[in-house]
Amino acid sequence: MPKATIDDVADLAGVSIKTVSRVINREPNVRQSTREKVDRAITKLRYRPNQSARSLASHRSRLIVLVYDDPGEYEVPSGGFVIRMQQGALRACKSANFNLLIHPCNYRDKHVTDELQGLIERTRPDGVVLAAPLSNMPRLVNAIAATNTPLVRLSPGRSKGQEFAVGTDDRRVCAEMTRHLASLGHSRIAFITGHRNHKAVANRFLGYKDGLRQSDLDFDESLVAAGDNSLRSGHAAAEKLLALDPRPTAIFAANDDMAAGVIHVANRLGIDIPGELSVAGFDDGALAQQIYPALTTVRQPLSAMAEHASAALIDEAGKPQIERETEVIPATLKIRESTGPAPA
Amino acid sequence: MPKATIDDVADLAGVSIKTVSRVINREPNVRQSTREKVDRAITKLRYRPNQSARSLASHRSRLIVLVYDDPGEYEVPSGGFVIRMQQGALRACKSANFNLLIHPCNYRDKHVTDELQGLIERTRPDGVVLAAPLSNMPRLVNAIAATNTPLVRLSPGRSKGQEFAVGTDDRRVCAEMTRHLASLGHSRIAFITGHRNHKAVANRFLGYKDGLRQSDLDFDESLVAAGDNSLRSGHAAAEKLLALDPRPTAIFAANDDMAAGVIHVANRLGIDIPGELSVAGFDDGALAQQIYPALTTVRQPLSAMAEHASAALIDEAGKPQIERETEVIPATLKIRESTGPAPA
DNA sequence: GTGAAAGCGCTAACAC
DNA sequence: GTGTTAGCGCTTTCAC
Repeated sequence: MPKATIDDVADLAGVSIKTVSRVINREPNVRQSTREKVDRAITKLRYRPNQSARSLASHRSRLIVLVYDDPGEYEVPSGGFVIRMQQGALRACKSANFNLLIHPCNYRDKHVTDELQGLIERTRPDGVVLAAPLSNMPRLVNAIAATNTPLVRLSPGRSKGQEFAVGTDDRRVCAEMTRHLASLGHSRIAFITGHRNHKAVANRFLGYKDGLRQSDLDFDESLVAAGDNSLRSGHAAAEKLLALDPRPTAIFAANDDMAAGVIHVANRLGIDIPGELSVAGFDDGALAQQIYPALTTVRQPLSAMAEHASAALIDEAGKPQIERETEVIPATLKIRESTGPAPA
Repeated sequence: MPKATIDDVADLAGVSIKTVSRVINREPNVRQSTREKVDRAITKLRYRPNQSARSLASHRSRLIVLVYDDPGEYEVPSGGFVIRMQQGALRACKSANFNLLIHPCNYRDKHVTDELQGLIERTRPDGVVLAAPLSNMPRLVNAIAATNTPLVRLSPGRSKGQEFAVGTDDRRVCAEMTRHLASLGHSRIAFITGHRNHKAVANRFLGYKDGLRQSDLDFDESLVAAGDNSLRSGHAAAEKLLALDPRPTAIFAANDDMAAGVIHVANRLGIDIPGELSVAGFDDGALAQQIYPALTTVRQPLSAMAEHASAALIDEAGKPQIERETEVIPATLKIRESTGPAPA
């Protein structure tokens, strides 16, 4: 039995295909009894509108593309970050009967912009969600903008662009975490910075400095180590920081992967956590609860962010693009076992 | 400037649209000079074929759908598993200019089959990759089969169905890991079983028993604890096993998440790893290297599996479905720091 | 409130 | 080798 088409439904219901179209698109101006007749025919024939045909005729694809950084083969993909964005985007898509296309890409690659434009122009998605750190790369943002496809940026750091963006209050919450560590008696609180192209992550460093100031602690350059968000870079940073004399009694890393690196190194050096060293991260992905001791961290509302971003695109699909303010979804502290009072 | 269509290209190149179509589809029987003329026009106009139009006319969507289990909100999604499948599927898609739609779904939900069929019949993908444990649920397999869409199952455990499937040699490699532990002097080797609906995971338990036998060790029921692949269940299982007297000197968990749970509990109890207890897992996701000590585990070639599965679907797209044997991609041991000689 | 006709941008089948 | 003609299954426009 070949798949039923809109014509089959129209025939069975005894109406025109236009009326069937009205029913499946929930358009007004259909008599209730007609609607029911059509619905019965649809159910009976197990009819499902062909999305390609709809897209071709309506110029709306019911497709959202999620674009994020692909660190490439050389690095163990921790994935926690990506999975949570996907979850959020999928939640928004599901409830609106949209579908999600995922597209990791490597911004170091020369051809990314061509690749992205190709993808967009072939599939004509109703919207693109661009995740950090790609969201603060003008080259990519402009390439997508050039296709005239609605775009929402995730965690753009600063909101220069006029597109809608969704982020969290990295700076504020990092000040809060720093004050929390200070309130535990820590005065030598080190910080590991993150990915250099990632503006939102840079804001975390600013928040750390705010927190120090608010706690009447002096900022000490030697307590800062540079990382790049990878576990590996966390190792290196920890080795540097834990060799200091006197040692910091707390290390706040700009993400969880690097915090995990600190825990490794501390364990290897026989430094007790949290007895001798408190460790805090940022993200609260699965990792935070998988490692030992469970990581005190900042819960970044990634999935909510991606959901709002996608929902905005879905709502706007077809309509003229609405001007919106950048939306900020607050992050919160998750105090677990890796932090404690400063050693006496 | 409105988007260029095939007609624009044909006009500019001075050929018919059919010739342009031949060129973009890499069909034979086009003179080299004509091909070049068309290519120049395509480049000049930045023409990209509209996928909806192509799909509608050709009944091929250049879309692969990856379907996997969504543990739901209540559980921390570790995601390592999913990310690696996605990576593999994306690799296959990218090289063939296909796109990947992801579709996590909850098999406990009554409406999954309807939902899946709806998705498939609307989007008409060229193929579906169904991941374990969904791949060994007849309800789901049959629902997809009913849509007449080519299907490849991942790690189906047993290959009852006639569809193509890709898996790994769980049983063989688990015997190998068990022998490895035995060769380190362990005689009380415990095992934590996994997800009850996951046939491939059940094979791991069989492999464990094989390994014991091959090492002349007796199987001891009391050294087996039941888990469900979650970190949490690893905690519970470890608490049970580590309360035993005499204690096992090695614990082999059917996946990495549960192994991480064992490491937690051992740490909390002050049991040294690997000095007093060796711990091994299965998967080798990011987690294995993030936790301390780095986890000895089995490297499951998930991304290669998903890549082969997707590539098979892409190759077959349009062609009659080829009969194939289940493909087995071997797994390998990754010996790291969490295992060592049995204590004297 | 409903329907007829045109057409979205491509590929298939067949001609030449 | 290349072109012509008909659709693919819907939505749009406009008529009634």
